[in-house]
Amino acid sequence: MSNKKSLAARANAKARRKSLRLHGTIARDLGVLIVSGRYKPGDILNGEIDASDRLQVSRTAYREAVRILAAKGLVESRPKVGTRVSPQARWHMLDPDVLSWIFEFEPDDTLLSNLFELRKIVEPEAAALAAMRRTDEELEIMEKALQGMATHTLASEAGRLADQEFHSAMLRASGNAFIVSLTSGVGAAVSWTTIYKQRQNPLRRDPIPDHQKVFEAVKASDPKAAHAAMLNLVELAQLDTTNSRKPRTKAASSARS
Amino acid sequence: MSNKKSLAARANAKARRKSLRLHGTIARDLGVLIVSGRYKPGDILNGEIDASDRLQVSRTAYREAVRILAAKGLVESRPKVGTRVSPQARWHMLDPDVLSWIFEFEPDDTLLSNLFELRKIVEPEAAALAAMRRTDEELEIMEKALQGMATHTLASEAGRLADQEFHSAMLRASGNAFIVSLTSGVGAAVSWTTIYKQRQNPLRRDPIPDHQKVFEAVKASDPKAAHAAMLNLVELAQLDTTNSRKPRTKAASSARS
DNA sequence: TGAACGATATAACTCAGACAATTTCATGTT
DNA sequence: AACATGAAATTGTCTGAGTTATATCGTTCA
Repeated sequence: MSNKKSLAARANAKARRKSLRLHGTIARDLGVLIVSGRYKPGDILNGEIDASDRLQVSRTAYREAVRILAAKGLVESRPKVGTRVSPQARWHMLDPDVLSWIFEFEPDDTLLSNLFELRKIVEPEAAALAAMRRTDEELEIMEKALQGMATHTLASEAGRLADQEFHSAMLRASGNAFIVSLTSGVGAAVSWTTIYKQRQNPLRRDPIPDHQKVFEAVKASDPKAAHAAMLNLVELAQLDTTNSRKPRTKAASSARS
Repeated sequence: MSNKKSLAARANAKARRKSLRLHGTIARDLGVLIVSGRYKPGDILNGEIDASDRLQVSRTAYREAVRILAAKGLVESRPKVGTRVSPQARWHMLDPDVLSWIFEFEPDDTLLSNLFELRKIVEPEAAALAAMRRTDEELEIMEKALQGMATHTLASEAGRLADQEFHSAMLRASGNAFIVSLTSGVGAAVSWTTIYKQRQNPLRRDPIPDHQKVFEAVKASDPKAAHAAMLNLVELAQLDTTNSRKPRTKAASSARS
């Protein structure tokens, strides 16, 4: 049967953007359905044979997808019971994939402000730590990212990547493995926010000076200044976002890249 | 042939304590090998057929285990290349499982102090938020946990669970989904620290008053006091830990590799 | 000389179908 | 009423085969 072939081909075509395998695409699809509320906590997913039948994939592939979701705390499966969606409190909200699935559609305001809340708590402290611990190499990386933001505008993909890289390098420079693992969360927020701002209000404050201030403080090994500058940076970012947000505009599908 | 049966039986017996399936136990075993440094970033795991042969399990089970590890950022697998251990910066350090695997053996001092560093950043702020947002139900839960710590001593499992529950309830009361998802990390640190302290120094300061102070501040809806009390609490906990740690107390401050 | 292109080998990936293990639930027994 | 027993449903595990992606290397062409 050429059935499976065409199936796999279609699935792969759909997921080519990140070279996901079949199980990966299934996990993403189900994951999005869950975090978007289409499946609610407590719901029981269809049985393996049933579900894999509908998706026209083998049970193996479907099961591996479920393993992925379970590993991220989204579901839990038991014999005789089935696979049930876990309560939101068990979800690994800071998992890069979970976060990207959340941002696949426009996340609700509460979640977004929660994420900013966390950023305002962690990033200033991370900057302060970075001011004390940064190596020259890390400093150089941050400077390059800053230049990247300047040359390419934030309207371009390259510019946004530079922005993310700046924040990412800052977290790495904090020298704290756990803070580093928050990078993806910050990155998602940064990128999504920037895209959103760009769409709503193309002409806005130049973000370079704010970043420059943080950089200077870190370079000068001044923790307090770094803390203040970073807090200011994040607060302004949030302000721009919430100000420009209008009720229920449609979502951008490319929240991540 | 009773070969597989005995195998599955043995594996399950080994993991009965948490009703892990076969793939779960394999994932845990491999995960521990990775986070403990037995497999280093860049290393390529044995091929599926080879590895599953050695472990005497089916390729299916082994593959599902690898999917779990991949979902947690520990490994990445590609055709023609194999499954390679990812650089530490990609690991999901705050994933409950990863964390528990790290704490399976005595974690190194740097990591432990990093975790406390994050706690000192997040938990006080969480307490401050909780002071503003807590519901009466949440307050009640915290009070119950406090009583639990008092009646059962911290030497007992019940007491330690109560301690965890107190911190967990505090994070939940912060009303921030992302902060809530840090619960497991805090819990791991709390429980491990307590056990360790208990082992090293059975007679130590009574922790109840410190917790009581935090609770009172949250009950009184006083964010600043809650922040201060929680910071004090975490700092004392860390102090006890590092003080009682004896042999290889090298540098706790330099977080460089 | 070197750069683009194509074959090849190798690993993960996907499939299919069978059987085993676990847990819930209903039933019957003491 | 409490407890043991068994049946049913669902995930879990196994086997073995074929498929697909990709790094490597050799070939051809500029």
